[in-house]
Amino acid sequence: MIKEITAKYEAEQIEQKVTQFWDETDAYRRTRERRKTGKKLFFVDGPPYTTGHIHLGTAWNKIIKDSILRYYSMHNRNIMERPGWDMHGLPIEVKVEGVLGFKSKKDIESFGVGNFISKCKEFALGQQQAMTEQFERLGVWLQWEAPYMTLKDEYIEAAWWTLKQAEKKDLLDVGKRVVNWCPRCETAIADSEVEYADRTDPSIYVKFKVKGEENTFIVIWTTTPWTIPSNIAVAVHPSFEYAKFRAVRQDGKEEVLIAATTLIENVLRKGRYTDYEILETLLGEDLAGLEYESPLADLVPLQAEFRHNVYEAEYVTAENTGCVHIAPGHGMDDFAVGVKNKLPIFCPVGPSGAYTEEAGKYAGMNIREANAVVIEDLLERDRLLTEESITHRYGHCWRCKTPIIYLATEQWFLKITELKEKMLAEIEAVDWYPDWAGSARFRTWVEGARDWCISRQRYWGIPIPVWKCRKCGKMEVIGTKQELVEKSNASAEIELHRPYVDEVIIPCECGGDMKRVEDVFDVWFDSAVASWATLKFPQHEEDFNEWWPADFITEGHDQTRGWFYSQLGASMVGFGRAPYKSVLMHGFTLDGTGKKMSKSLGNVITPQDVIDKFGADTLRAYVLSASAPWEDLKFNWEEVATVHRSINILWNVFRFPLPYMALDKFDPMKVSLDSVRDALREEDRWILSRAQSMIKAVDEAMSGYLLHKAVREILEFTLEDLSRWYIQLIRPRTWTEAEDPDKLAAYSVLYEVYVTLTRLLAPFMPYLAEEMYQNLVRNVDPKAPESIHMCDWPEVNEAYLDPELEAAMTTARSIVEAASNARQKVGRKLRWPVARIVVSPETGAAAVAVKRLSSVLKDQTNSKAIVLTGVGESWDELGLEVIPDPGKLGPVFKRDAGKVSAALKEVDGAVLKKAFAEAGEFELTLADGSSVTITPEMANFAETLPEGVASAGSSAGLVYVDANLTPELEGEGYSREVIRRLQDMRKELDLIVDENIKAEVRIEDERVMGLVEPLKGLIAEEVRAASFELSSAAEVSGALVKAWDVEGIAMKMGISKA
RNA sequence: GGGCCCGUAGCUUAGCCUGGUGGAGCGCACGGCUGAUAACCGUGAGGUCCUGCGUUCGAAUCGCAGCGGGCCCA
Repeated sequence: MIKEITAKYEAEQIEQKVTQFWDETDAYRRTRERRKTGKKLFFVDGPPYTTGHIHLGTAWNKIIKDSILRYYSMHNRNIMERPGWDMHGLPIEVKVEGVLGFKSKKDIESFGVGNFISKCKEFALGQQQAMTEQFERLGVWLQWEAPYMTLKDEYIEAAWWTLKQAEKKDLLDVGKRVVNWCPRCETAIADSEVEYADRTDPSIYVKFKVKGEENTFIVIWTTTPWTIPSNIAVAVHPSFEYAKFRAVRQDGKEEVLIAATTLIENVLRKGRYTDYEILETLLGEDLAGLEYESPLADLVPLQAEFRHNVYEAEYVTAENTGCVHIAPGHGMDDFAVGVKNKLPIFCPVGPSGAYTEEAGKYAGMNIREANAVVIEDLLERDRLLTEESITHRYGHCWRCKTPIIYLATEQWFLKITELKEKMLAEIEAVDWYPDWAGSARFRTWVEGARDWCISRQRYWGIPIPVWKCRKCGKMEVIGTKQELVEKSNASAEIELHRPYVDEVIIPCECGGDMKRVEDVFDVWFDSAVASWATLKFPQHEEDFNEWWPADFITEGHDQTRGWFYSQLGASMVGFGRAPYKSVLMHGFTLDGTGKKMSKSLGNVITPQDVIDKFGADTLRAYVLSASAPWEDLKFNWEEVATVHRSINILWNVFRFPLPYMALDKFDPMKVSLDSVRDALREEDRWILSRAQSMIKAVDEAMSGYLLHKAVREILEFTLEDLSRWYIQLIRPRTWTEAEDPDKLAAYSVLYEVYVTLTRLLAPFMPYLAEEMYQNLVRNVDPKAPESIHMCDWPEVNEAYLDPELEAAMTTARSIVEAASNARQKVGRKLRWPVARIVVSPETGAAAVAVKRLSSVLKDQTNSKAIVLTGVGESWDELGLEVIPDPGKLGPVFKRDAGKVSAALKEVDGAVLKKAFAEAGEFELTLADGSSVTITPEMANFAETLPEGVASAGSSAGLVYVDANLTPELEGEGYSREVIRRLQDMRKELDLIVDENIKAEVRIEDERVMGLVEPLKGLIAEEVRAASFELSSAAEVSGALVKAWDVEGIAMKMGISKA
């Protein structure tokens, strides 16, 4: 049986109870099990990094995933999903280093790599546990007991296998390249790991002396003085115009400078030159080849040996001097120029950012400290044109925030540039939500992509499976653990992490020993292989063949350069196609002012904060409905509270009929919608139709992953259609006591609608939906699926759809609102009935709607009659007021105009209008008996309302409320006042709904007493008074006695239990 | 500096694709209801639709430029 619920909406309690229910019934696993024969759906969870706690953004991410998967599951999709954990890499190393108080790699080496690795592992596993609990609390159903974890052997093998494919397809490259380098972490980092932030650096202009020309200098600009000792060349744009000009210094000396013509002024200003004269202009391409001397040749011995020349480069921009300092060992573009022109890749800087022996004077010095020294040295040699500082965006290591440097080092690369065209074609084949996420944003990113540096000089990561012979240099890529064991001395139980794999020796054909190269993979490569690693490929090919590629993934827009990209890259290498078929890109959670949430700003709100206050369903409904998925979400507590209030109303809507249903032992298994068909009212058919329309709207929204529209639709239906309207309409029906078909029809309809609503709620507010379902369905039908999440999504029942009725009801609601508005104007409360409501319909449809729903209208407006005028006609009881136009009367009647105007006002508007229409004029008799002729332009008309009538506009047309009282109406009004107060007193005594009372009422006013007397029986019935005494004089007694002032009439009432 | 997205009432937003007098919720003020009741409902005030220019008979909507915010990149 359906149970009455007394509690108000207590999310905490409900969610706890439901969680326990899910646990006890193994609901998650059995729900998945139930769909095993359905159409397959492969979802890949973007693995959160196992550091710290989940934040609002991660919560939103998982909530989106969960809602969509629950929705699909209810559509009988057989879903493969494993949550993922990203557990390797620098972030964890940095955390662990912090815990252990380490400052550099040396500390790690002396602690022991094996010890360090186990600390990292321990840390990652601990975080995973904590985060899993937090995700589960959100109501997220994923395979928590069997997640994919990047630190597992099966996962590592997926990465190894992929690298082996790269080698086979000649997409793997090793060599010296300039990479982003973190001098603290002493490792290369990927482009995607570089974080840009403002930083102040020196900004210097340096003069390079032209060889063989006296007192002549090329002027270059740089923000990295420390790279001057590594300068090898100068680049100019081939088609820019450059000038040789004589410049006069402040000290009166002159020198000849070379810079882009358009930038001469800039150079002169920077160098505080007082005068200049252009000697010669020439194009960049003509400048190429010019030889110059290193300004620090005396300090860096190798610099004296290098030749320094000017080269052409298209990327040079017309800024600063137009001549660009080239250090091929310290810049991406510089490196390219170096390779193109076969220049030495001179890189006298070591991993920690200290100069090597090659740097001569600077050897051992840290490059940041060297800046000042270099500047000093340049100044001493008179090669410094100016020195300033500049604040610019500069790359930092994303984890330790150290400014990065560029170093030419030996690294491993995936040749993404060779795959680019195919990747762009694959992007087209993927469905992107929204469309521009793929067609614009991701496309742009891939178009600019460079080869992917996948090697890191670190410890905690997937070891790069390349073994290199120490004798002959031969290299071999290992694809699986088994292959490694077969080819080497390794035992079958070998741990695939460092330092253990480092000890494995593979005998080389040449007789030498092959040792592993020491690098580990970029962590982005870990998650890149997730779509097949999660299927345990390559160990198990079966699942892979059945499920891959992913049907759907969804992540935040920061993952454009991250996981969307890394997955695509790795999959192109492994399989030559995209690993996903559709992608939903979602936004970021920001604080209330639109700023990023960050610890340093102190504006972080955690999911737990929200859950503690309002529960998980509210959090879910809020993040899902607040904005479109792809838009950023400005977190706003007030809005969360508003959503919570909506859910509370939903709860009250759900709760409302339960006591009556329970009392009447209503059994939906016996009373079907079919069986009450004949008793259905228009409003019943209306809400059934609305429910179908809602299913349609939600389905349509979900087909484009417009989760916000779906949730808003459901909440709007609940608030507008159910709470504010249908429930109001059926309330009197639920109070009837007999086995009334009218009541049963209302129950049955409400039940049907609630069951539908519960299913629609399930994907989005899974706890609440479950709680409702257990009471509504499971309590009456033991054969029903055990959990709401095992149910099928409701199908639209076309037979219930009635768009005309829906439109008519909208019209009716508008009329009720207008009537309420008019009542307010005329000062008549709703409790007091009115004689009639007059509607002047603007359209035939409006008239039809009024007729069809007149009982609803009578009911809701508390009126005795609904009167319709003809379509487009005004109400014939309206008066017509004459408004004389003084501007027209004045010139004609001069000094009599005032009198004429006064007399005209008194004329019956209808008479005047008729005269104008028939005769074109009107003979007006003035007070003195004389008469004048009035023509139509002299008067305007205004409709006037009859006494006691007020009007208001509605979508149907004007609505008039005739609030004139008759004794019957007044009697009913007072009676209702009495009823309302007696009910209030019942409440105060805390009586049960169906408990009988004794009531006594004294109304001293004889007139009112006379009005109320005939309705004595009605009052007694309404308040369940077994005995009811109404008098004008008798003393009032009872358990509770109160004196009331009812509209100025004194009344005294007393009640007690019968 | 570049790409993409966003900018509508005090706050959160709908409308924008497909141009035709800008809708809602919260909050505020006033009122109603009182067998959902520490709940619910109505009415009202409140808008340079970020700014400017353009296209058009007509622009929140289309185009261009700028400003502000977000993400990403250089």
